[in-house]
Amino acid sequence: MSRYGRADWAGGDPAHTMDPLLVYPNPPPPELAQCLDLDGWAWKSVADLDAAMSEEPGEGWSGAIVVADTDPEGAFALCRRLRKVEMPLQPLLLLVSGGQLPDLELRDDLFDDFCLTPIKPAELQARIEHLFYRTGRGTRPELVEYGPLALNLETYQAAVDGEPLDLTYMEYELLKFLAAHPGKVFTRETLLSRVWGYDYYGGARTVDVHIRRLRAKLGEEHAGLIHTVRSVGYRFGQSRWGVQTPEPAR
Amino acid sequence: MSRYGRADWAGGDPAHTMDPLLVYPNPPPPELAQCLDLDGWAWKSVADLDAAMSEEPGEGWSGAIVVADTDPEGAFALCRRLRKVEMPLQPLLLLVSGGQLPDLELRDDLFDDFCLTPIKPAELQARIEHLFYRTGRGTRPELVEYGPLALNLETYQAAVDGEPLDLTYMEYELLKFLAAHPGKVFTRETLLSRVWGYDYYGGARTVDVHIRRLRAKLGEEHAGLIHTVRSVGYRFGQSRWGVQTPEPAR
DNA sequence: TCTGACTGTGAACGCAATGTGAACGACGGC
DNA sequence: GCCGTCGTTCACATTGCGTTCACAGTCAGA
Repeated sequence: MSRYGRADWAGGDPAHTMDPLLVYPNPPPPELAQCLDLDGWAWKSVADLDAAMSEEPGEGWSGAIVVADTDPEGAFALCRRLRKVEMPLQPLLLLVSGGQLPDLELRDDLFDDFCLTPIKPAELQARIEHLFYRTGRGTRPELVEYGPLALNLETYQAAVDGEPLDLTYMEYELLKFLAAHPGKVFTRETLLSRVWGYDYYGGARTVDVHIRRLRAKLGEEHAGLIHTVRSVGYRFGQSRWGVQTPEPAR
Repeated sequence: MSRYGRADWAGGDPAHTMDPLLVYPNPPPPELAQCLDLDGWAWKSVADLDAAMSEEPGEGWSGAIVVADTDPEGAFALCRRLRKVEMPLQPLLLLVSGGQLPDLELRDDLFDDFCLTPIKPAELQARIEHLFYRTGRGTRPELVEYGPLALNLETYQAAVDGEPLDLTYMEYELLKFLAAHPGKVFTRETLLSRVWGYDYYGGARTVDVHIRRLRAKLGEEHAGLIHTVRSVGYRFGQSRWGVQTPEPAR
């Protein structure tokens, strides 16, 4: 059985949600696991190529991290297989000890980048990040996600259930703010100051109108993502208490 | 006056007889110089961009190593200039201290690889070696393509649907930058600093005019490649979700 | 059930952001 | 010196959309 890194957690940093990274070996060194978790990467460790094939997620691995300093032979064998033409897994980051450097086949296309052990968390994160940028598998797009809703902060686009939403600037900003703080209730005044700007002076009803338009564009099915808290303000998503208000058929 | 590292020696590793590497600053840290010499790299250190231009060897620099931990500002400024469109120097290796990692613009195309200081000779050599391998074959895109659009970076030519486009310099640079980052939204200010130059000072409406001319030259059929994101800026190409919004007659 | 406070809704106004055409000035070639 | 090219700027037209308002609907408490 393989180990899972956290892919998401309630209220957590939503920017890192993506397909998991393949990690070898299984289990990986604790420092590596901890490091990946801290940075919010989704990952899944495998023991060998078969496991890598059988447990491959639907969208494919988003990359691989192979630790080579404990079991060099197994690691390099895996790299070669992963890089086989029929399955050119990218990007691939190799973790090696300094003593292994002379033996590395640098001129072979076995990996995209390497990182020396012992791991320095900041370096590892930087290498993964830069690797994703370079290999063009998109820099891991900065997303705000909640359930069926996804906001791409780089392209200024939004989608529910994969269907793109055509939002205006203020609608996008408002939804982004709400979705980034799911479960929390905001008064109209707070929203005005946080979304419109601290120096904004205008009627509080403006918020209502934007909420209404958001609900309309989210569609009947998902309009309920935005709750009205009477006499207080608005809340996005479920309450923090997770109280399953049994869907008060509204 | 710049310093020269050894360029070659009788019977040396043939892989190393090549145009020199550009090294910054001048003089470089002794460890770096020693390291490069020991590995037999030809190199030449320069004090600034002017020196880099004027002392550029006939065949051009074969790569660059920029030390950023002593004079970060100068180093990054040099990187930006070296990477400037008219002179995309590759490969570029950045030497940084661990403390600088958080500030690195990893998602920027400022460098190809980085190496932490203090230098470990074996690691440095491995990185240079691997870098040359990587950039030497394939990875280097001399073409920027997106859908029907193709930009030839070497001949400064552009084409849509095979039909050549007659673009001016700024139009070409702007289109190239946008097409190199498809889907991403850029503000006018960002475009001015990234395309026109970090030190450019001028009206933001200049961008609008160039966008308009680009759209005109792309032709009615492909003008839609450049999207206006109101209150934000411009975006080239479809979103990351690639959702084919079939031009929602707006 | 009545009442007042609060919120949803549709439409209209007006400004700001963008598109558009044209002119200016710098620069280089002939 | 003349002319063409090109980057920049300006004035004006146009459109998008943020804001506001009036009114209708809804909820809570007496």
